[in-house]
Amino acid sequence: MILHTLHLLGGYSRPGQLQRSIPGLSKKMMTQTLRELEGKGLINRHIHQIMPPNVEYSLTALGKVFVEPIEQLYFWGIDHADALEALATNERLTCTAQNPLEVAE
Amino acid sequence: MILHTLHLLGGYSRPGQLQRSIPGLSKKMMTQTLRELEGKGLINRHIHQIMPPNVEYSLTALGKVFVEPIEQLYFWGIDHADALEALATNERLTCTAQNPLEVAE
DNA sequence: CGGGATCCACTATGATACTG
DNA sequence: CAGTATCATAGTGGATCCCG
Repeated sequence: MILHTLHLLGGYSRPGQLQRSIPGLSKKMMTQTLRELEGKGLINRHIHQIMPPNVEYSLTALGKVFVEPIEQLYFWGIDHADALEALATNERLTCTAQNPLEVAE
Repeated sequence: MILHTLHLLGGYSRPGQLQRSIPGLSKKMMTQTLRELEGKGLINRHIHQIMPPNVEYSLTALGKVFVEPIEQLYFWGIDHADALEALATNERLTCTAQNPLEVAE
């Protein structure tokens, strides 16, 4: 979801905007995931200023490769919203957070 | 992975074969997942005999819809094996079980 | 063989408070 | 604002034993 959102926002974003774009995402999980993605080489972390903190995350070349199939999945979800609703019965497979098929802001 | 394997096996399979086809999968997780998929209407459960137990799971029409994007993901993984290996550093995002890109048997 | 039940160690994650 | 640290707790999944 973070990769997808980052991609939707043009390939880069600040943490605040990122978190506001994914409603159910807690600060802890976001930071943790950003660290993982950074560790994997999927995103870059740019520090512009220290005070006030001004950080920007951006997709790396490798990150853009991984965004491709994710975008296809999101597109598929849009095209098959009916199939997704057909699973509403059992909650265990569905995502509790709102899927950011469309990202605010 | 179960949907993918079920699809690779022709759309139906018995539990034993299914579990043997996905090495890291425990009996508990397999049964649990099969129950969820059945509850969602993605697979059917057919009991042929009680003694000895002879059960067969098969993809439903809805299940076949969900197999599509999964297959695309697997194909993507095959085409981009190099990108996947590039993440080997950090383990937290990688799957512990062996990915059944190719299913035995 | 298929699968249910139980126990238990481990993990994940939200909440909260704190730092610079 | 960006990020860390700590805690409490719910969830996860393997191991094991059992049944028909």
